[in-house]
Amino acid sequence: MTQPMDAPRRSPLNRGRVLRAAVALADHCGIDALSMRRLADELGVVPMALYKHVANKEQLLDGMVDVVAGEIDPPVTGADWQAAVRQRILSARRVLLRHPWASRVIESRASPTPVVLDYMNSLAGMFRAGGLSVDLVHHAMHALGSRMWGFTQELFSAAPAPDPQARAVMLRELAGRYPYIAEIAAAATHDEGSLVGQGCDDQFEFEFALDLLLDGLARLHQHGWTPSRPK
Amino acid sequence: MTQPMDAPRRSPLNRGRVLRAAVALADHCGIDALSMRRLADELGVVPMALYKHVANKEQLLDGMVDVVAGEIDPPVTGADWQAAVRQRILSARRVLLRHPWASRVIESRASPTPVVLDYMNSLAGMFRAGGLSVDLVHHAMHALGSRMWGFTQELFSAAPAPDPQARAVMLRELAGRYPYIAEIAAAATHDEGSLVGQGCDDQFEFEFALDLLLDGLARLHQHGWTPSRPK
DNA sequence: AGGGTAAGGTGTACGGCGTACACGGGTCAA
DNA sequence: TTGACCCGTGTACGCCGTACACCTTACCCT
Repeated sequence: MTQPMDAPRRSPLNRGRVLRAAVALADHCGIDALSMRRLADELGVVPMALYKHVANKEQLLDGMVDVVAGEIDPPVTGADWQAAVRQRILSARRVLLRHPWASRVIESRASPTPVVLDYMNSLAGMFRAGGLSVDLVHHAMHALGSRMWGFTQELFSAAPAPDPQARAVMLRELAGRYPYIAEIAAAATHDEGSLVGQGCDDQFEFEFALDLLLDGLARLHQHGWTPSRPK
Repeated sequence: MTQPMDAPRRSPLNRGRVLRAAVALADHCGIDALSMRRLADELGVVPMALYKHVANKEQLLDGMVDVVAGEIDPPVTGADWQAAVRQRILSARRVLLRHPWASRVIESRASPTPVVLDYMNSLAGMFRAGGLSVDLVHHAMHALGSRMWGFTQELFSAAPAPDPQARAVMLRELAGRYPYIAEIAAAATHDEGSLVGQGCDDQFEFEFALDLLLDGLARLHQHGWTPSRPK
C-alpha cells in the first residue's frame, strides 16, 4: 500500500551524483548560487541528505575541483617538453573556460586533493622528462602558479562593454587621470572590441604570458641554470 | 540628566575610521572574522550604523583595498625601468605581507577603485618611461597579473609543518604516488624547513618568477618586439 | 521466520550572516 | 521656534551551513 511501483523509487544518491550536480549547478547559475540547500533542491532531496555523501561544503568544493581536474587531457607524448607542457596547460585552460567558477574555487582550496596532486605531479614530470633539474622544476611550478590551471587572475574582468559612444567618453575621462591605462585601452579598442577586459584577446594574453615563462625557463635550462648560479 | 559629560561623547564615525578598523580587524583576526556585526562591535556601535558610511560590504572591501594600496611606496626615480618596476612590486609585496588577507580580497573585487587604477597606471607609466611600446606594456601588465600586487597564488599554502619524523613518513608515501612532487619536496626540505610551502623560500620564489617575466620582457623589448612579429 | 544492523533520507532547530526599513535624538540654520 | 539634516538605533527578514534525533528500508545472520 506504500505505492511501491508508481514512483520508480529514485536511485539513491551517491557522492558522484552529488558532485556532478554541483558542477552543473555552478556552471548554469554561478558559484554564488551554489548552496547546500539549493543543491539539495536540485536533487529533489532535503539539505541534510547531502551530508551523508560529503562531509561539509568545503569537501563538496574539493570534489568539484576533482571533477574538473579530471577533464584535463592527459599529456601528449613525443613532443619536446616545452610544447608538451604548453599543450597540457592549454587543455586545462579549455576546461576552465567551460567552468568559469572553477578558478576561484581552485584558489580557495586549503590543501590539494589527490586528483589535484596527480595533475601537478604529472606536470612536474613533464619538465623532468625534458631534462630540467629538480630545482628548476620546483621554481617553474611556482612561477606558473595558477597559470598551470589555465587561468590568470583577470583582475577586474567585469567590463559591461557599453556602446562605442559611451566608450569614447569613458576613454576621454580615463585619459585625464590614468593616461597610461587609457592609451592601452585605446590601442586595444582600435583593434577589437571595447574597454580592457574585452577589448583585448584573453586567449592571446594568456599564451603570451605562458610563452614568456616557458621560453624563460627554456633559456635558463639551456644555459645550465643551477640554484647557486642565477640567470 | 542625560549625562552629557561623563562619557566624552565618542567622536562620530566616518568612512576613514571604519576602513582602518576593518583593516586592523582583518589583520588581527583574519578576513573570515570580518563581518559587519563584528566590525560594528569593534567600533562600539550597532551594525547598521556602518551603513551610513559604506554602502555595503563589497564597498567596505573596496575601501580596505584602497587603504593597503595606499601603503605601497611611490616609484623610485633614476633607475632603469626594470629595476624600478622590480622595486615597486617588491614594495607592494612587503605591504601585502603585512596584510595577508589582502591578496584574496584584491582578487575578489569586481571592478577597480580609483586608488587601484592609480597604482596600475603608474606601473604602466614606468614601463612606458623605459621605452616599451604600448602593446608590450599591455601584455606586460597581463603577464604580471596579480604578481604586480606582490603576491602569487600560493596554491595550497597551509602546510602544518610537522616534526621531522612525521615529515619523512609523509615524504615516503608521497613518493609512491607523486614521485615528482616528492623529489621537489625532498630537495626543498634538505635545504631548509618542512614540506612544500614552508620548505621553500617564498620570497625567493616570488623574485625568481618576477625576474623571469621582467627579463623576458626586457629581451622582447631589446629585440624590437611588435604585435605582428612575436618572439 | 525473526531480529539486528547499517545506510540513507527527513524534520527541526540554532547561531550566524547581510541588510531593508522605520525611528529617534542631536545640531544647526532660517 | 521650527524644520531639516546627520547619524546612530532597534527590529525584522530571509538566507546560510550544519548538529542532532528520528524514521524507513534493505539486508544478513541465526
